[in-house]
Parts: sequence; C-alpha cells; structure tokens
Amino acid sequence: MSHRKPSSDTTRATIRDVAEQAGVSVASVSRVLSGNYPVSDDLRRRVMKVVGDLDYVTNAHARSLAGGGTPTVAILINNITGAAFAHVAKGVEGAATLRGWLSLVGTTGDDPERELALVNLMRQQGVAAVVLLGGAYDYDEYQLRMARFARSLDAAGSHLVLVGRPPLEGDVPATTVDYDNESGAYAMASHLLSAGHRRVLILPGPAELTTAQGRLRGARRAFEAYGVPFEQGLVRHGPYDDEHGYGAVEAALHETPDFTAVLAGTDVVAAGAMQALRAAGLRVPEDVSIVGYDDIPLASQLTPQLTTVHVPYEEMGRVALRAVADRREGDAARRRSADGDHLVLGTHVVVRNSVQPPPTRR
Amino acid sequence: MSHRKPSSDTTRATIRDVAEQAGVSVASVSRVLSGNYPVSDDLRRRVMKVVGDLDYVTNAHARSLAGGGTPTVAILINNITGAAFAHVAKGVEGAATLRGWLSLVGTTGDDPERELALVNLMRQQGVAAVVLLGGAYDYDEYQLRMARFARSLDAAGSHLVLVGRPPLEGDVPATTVDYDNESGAYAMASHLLSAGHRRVLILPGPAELTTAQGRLRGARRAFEAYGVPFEQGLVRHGPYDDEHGYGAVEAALHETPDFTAVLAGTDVVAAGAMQALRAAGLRVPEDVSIVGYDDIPLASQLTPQLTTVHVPYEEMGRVALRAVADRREGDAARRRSADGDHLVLGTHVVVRNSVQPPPTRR
DNA sequence: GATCGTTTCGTAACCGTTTTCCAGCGGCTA
DNA sequence: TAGCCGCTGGAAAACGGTTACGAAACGATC
Repeated sequence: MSHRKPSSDTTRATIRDVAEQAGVSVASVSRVLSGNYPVSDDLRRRVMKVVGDLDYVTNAHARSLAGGGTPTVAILINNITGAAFAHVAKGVEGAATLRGWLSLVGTTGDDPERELALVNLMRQQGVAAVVLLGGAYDYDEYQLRMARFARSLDAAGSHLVLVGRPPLEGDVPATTVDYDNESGAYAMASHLLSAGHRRVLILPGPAELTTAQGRLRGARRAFEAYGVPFEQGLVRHGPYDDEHGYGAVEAALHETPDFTAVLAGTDVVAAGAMQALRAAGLRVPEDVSIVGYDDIPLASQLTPQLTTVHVPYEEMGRVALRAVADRREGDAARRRSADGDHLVLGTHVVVRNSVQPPPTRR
Repeated sequence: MSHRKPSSDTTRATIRDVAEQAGVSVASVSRVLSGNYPVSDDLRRRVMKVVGDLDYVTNAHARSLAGGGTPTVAILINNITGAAFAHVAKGVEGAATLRGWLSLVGTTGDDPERELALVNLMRQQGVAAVVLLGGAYDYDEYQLRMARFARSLDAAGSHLVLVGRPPLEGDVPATTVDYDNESGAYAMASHLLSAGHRRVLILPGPAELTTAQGRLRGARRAFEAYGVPFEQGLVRHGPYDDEHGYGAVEAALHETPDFTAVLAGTDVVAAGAMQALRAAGLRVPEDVSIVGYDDIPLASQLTPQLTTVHVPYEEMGRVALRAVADRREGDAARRRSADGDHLVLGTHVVVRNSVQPPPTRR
C-alpha cells in the first residue's frame, strides 16, 4: 500500500493518483496521455475514465523537466499597447499556438536594463526562443551585452530573434527579422518631393533609436536624390507619441513656419501633428500635407486618411516564429549555417488622402 | 569523482556543475542563490564566482517543481491588437512584473472552444491565476463549462478572474472585475437626449456579447427616463469593428435616414460610422452627432475628437491582479469569504467635440 | 510442444531544484 | 573540562513526470 500523504484540498491530482485508482502503473498512464506508445484499448479506456473523474491534468513543469513539455516562446515588447508592435506580437503568438507552442510576454517599458533582465529571466524559463520587438538602443555596451545574451541563449539550446531592429554585429547566433526602414522613408519622402514639396518638417522619432535613425537616413537620401537641400533645422526628434507630434508642430509653427508638409516617423506622431495643424487653423492637406509610417489601423481612420508606408508587422511576427521553429527542427549542420540569419521584409507606401501639392501661397 | 555525462554543447549548466566546480554541495549553491539561508561570505564568493564563469541560471521548471518558483498569471485575451483590452493586459502585466510574477498570454480569437481549451492548458502550467478578458458569450452550456473550470482551477490552488464581463452565476470560486456597462451607456444616451436628439442610430455590438447587451440596456433605460419612444428599427447589431460601423451607417442612411445622432458601442465602431457619414456628405457634428464607448487613444485622435465614456481599462487590469495576489497571501478564512468576489469600477463620460444639438432641418 | 517474435505493461532511473534533517565545530558558561 | 548552543554546510528525500530496459503473455511457426 501507498504511504503518500492523502490528497489535500488544494493539491491537484498527480499521475500516481490516476495510476492507483485505475490499477495500472504510472508509466502506463503517461503513455496513454502522451499517446506516443502503443497501448491496449482496455488500458486506454480505464485510464481515461479515471482522468475524467479526477479532472487530472499533467503538471507542465514536471513534464518539461523530464524531457517532454511544450516549447515556449518569449515575446519581449516595449508596450503591448503600441499598435505597431502589438501586431508583431499577434503574429508571433498566432504562429506559436498554431504549432502548439506557448507564449510568454514581458514588457520592457523602454528600459534597456529591464530588457536585459527579462532576457535573463526567460533563459531561466528554458524558452525555445526569445523574440525581441522594436528598435534597439545605439549604445555600445548595450550591443555587447545583447551579444552575450545571444550566445548564452544559444548555448542553452534557445535562440534570440530580433524583430524590427538591425542585426547585431559580429558573429552572433541570433536571427533578425527586419524591414527596410530606410527605403520606406526614402519612398515616403520622394512622394512628398515629387508632389512639389520642398520645405518639409521631419519628425523621425527618438534620436537614439535605430528605427528613427534609419527613417531619417532614408528621408535625407531622397532629398539628395532630388537635389533639394536638406535643412537640419526642420528635423525635430522626440518620442513616438502623438503628444510629441503635437508639440513639435506647434513649436515649428513658431520658429520655421514655412514648411508645407510634415514627414512623421510614425502614424501616431502624424496624428498628433495633424491636430496641431488644425488647432492652428491650417487645413490638411490643402495647406499642409502630412505622411506617416507604419500603416496601423489608425492611419485609415483619421480624416483625411493618412498616406503612409505599410510595414507587414504581423507577417514579421509569423516569419520570426517560423524561423526559429525551422531551426529547431533542422539538423545541426543547417543550424550552424543559419547563424546570423537576417530576413528583411518589404514595405510599400499606401497612398491615401493626406498629400496634395503645396499651396501656391500661404 | 563524478560519472555524470560531460556537459554537452547545447546543455545548460546545472546546479551540480556549479557545486562540483566550487567544491561545495548543491544545497549550498541553492542557498547562496535563493538567499534565504545564512551562508558565510567565503562560500558566497566561491559560488558566485563559478556562477559567473559558467553563466549559470537556475532551471525554472525544476525550481517550481520543487516548491519554489515564480508565480505566473495567464492572460487570455480575444485579440492583443484590440485597443481596449490590450490596456487591461498592460495593467495585468505591469502589476504582475511589479510583484515579480510572470505573464503568459493566449489569444482566444473570439472562439469559445479555444477559450476553454486555453484555460485547461493554463491549468497544466500551474499558473497562480488565469485572467479572462472581454465580454462573455451568453450560452448556457458555455457558462456551465466555465463554472466547472473555475472549480477545477480553485481545486488546484489557482484562481479564475473574469474581467469586463458579468460574474458567473451560482456559487463559483471566481473573482470578477467589471465596470458598469449599463450606466455608462445610460449616461452617454442621456447626453445625446439632453442635447435634443430624438432619433438616434444605435450600434451596440454583437448581440450575443454581454457587454453589448448591457450597453443596449443602458441606452434603452435612458430613452425611457426621457420619455422618448425607443425605436427598435434604429438598433443594428454587428461586430466591434470599424467596418461594421461603416456598413451599418451606410445601410441606415438608405433605410432610416432621419437619425440625427449615432450611439456607437465602441470608439472603433464610431470611427467607422464617422467615415460613412462623411462619405455621404454629412458633417460631424453639425449634421449628425456621434458618441463612442471605451475612450481608447483613437477617440481623441479623430476629427472631431470623440465624446465617449471612459473605462478605466488599465486600472481594471491592475485591480484584477491585486485581487488574486491578495487572496494568495491571505489566510484560508479570508479566502473563503472572498469567494464570488465582484469588484465594479466606475466609468464617466468625457465630453469632446462630436456632439451638437440636432440641426433644425436637414 | 518448444522456440520465437510481437505486443503490452511494469520497474526504476533519471530530469534539476528545494528543503528537512543532522553533524561538525568553535565559543561560552558553570 | 564537560555540556550546551548558535552557526554552517552536507546528505538525501521529495516534487511529478518520461522513458530505457526487461519481463510476461500470447499467437504463430516448425
């Protein structure tokens, strides 16, 4: 007879309880539940009956300790509420559950320290992969630490995936899923320039964020291509939110009011900018044209609907998960060759109603 | 000497490896790391040195098997991308990490089956709580199954928290964090009525969702209070998205074009409605007034800015987590008394620019 | 009827921690 | 100097599963 403690009130049934009550061994129970081993119909019936009666579910921790266990992907995101990267998260999560994977999520709140700490925490969880969402910080030390983590994860059989940021430098075992910030911004700026705009207010985003840097570079390249002098005084950095869009336009209207268009680093920034323009009695796009970036749902709900560049965020999430799932199934050779993977997805501008040629006079 | 297998390439270091290399017992390593037991400085130094060298992190699965382990909260959400409940998720996640808890997330995609399956999956994970976000389905069988799950979770030492939906009926061990859908809608409708509107198009949302039902009830009550006949032909059900808002207004303009205001069940629906109005050449709010519900960021970014009712979504998330954290620390007596907890938070209408008295003629 | 190959199932050794005992040890009191 | 106590650290038993290995049962084959 057994001398295990009688099942307490708030203790879930164990596989042993099931085995005893069904009069079989724990191994048998394990086998009918995981279904990867032949069992007789009689056994299966007996076990399932008891499983139902006891409302038994296997303990995931024990299971993954012993070798089985469902893979888990960790999603590290700046802010779940941010529309753009929430879509990436959706893509990752969707692709994950499609394969029966679980999704852990942590928010970094724009804090590099916290981001690093979270990667470590996820390492403890033994996740199959950690997916890091959003632009990176351009500090050297940060990059170095991230590279170290990539190696740690790799050594533990996990893998780091960077989404929406440039790949780490050097021979780092990490996968990057990216889109071309620069050429998107190039296209957007070209759109404005070819409409005749020459003085455009540029709100790229936070100066230290790689995405903002890329978008700014793209815009500048377009100006060069068009032979239009690039005016540093017309670019204003700041956070990716509507308040900054509002404030920046407000300030610009005081200091350099001769711009005829604004190139926002983000749809949300564009929304803020649009409000400031209206508050100043300017019409969009008759007086001032405006373009965004990201093509989040908001873009098509504004009035006028925003011309912007579409980034396949959700697709990026799916691609990110697929990359790591493939690598997990691939053989060692394939895995090694895939080191430093870098997938870049295309963007395209979607033309709506927020751009017109500049007014002949103001 | 040890005869354990030499550490393979893709196998993380174990506590044993650390112990051996530091020349101490595994118990000591565990103690140094968890820090809940007195150890000498010398021991601590030796262990930490090796931990650093080996880049060791404890295995979370093993840890929680053995009794330790960080609590995890499961967030079950319809769609991460949905603005309103993404804020709840943010609240939950924020409060969770504040206490050192982890957050698992699963998306239900509007599928009751999947929702139920996820609750079960989370039960396997041994989560401290599962937080279910969003309106519930009004099927009897669904409610019954959910009640069963609540009991299962409770029996396993976990707990079910329902956010943004009415509590389960009967003596079910679940906590509900809710807001008053009905009185919010009542206030919103009153706002319209007191502005002089009499014929208002109502787009409550999906007929089978409890939130939509509540909002509709509230509106109807307001009409009764004002002695205005409630016209069933002016309510159109449909999903909570802008396409439905657009389509419903479009249809209504054909069939019952004499409405002077639209009461949308959601800010997003309102956005769609607004577009349809504009497409038909109507001005907002001069020709038609419009109000939303939820007060998501979008509401203040539309033109005109949307009058809506503010729901403290993020706060609800925080409250939800606090409730389950408290219960976890409380004694058995307190826990029992807290069965069937029901916290309801207040809402308030925020007046912006989308409502005017109806035009004297059309 | 003995041999052999298949199924099917039980036994027991792990997986990597935490935690309960218990032992050694130096210092203090009597 | 014996006895006791506080402080450290080790040995080993859980925690709840999975799975390699071996054995029993059974029909088929010669």
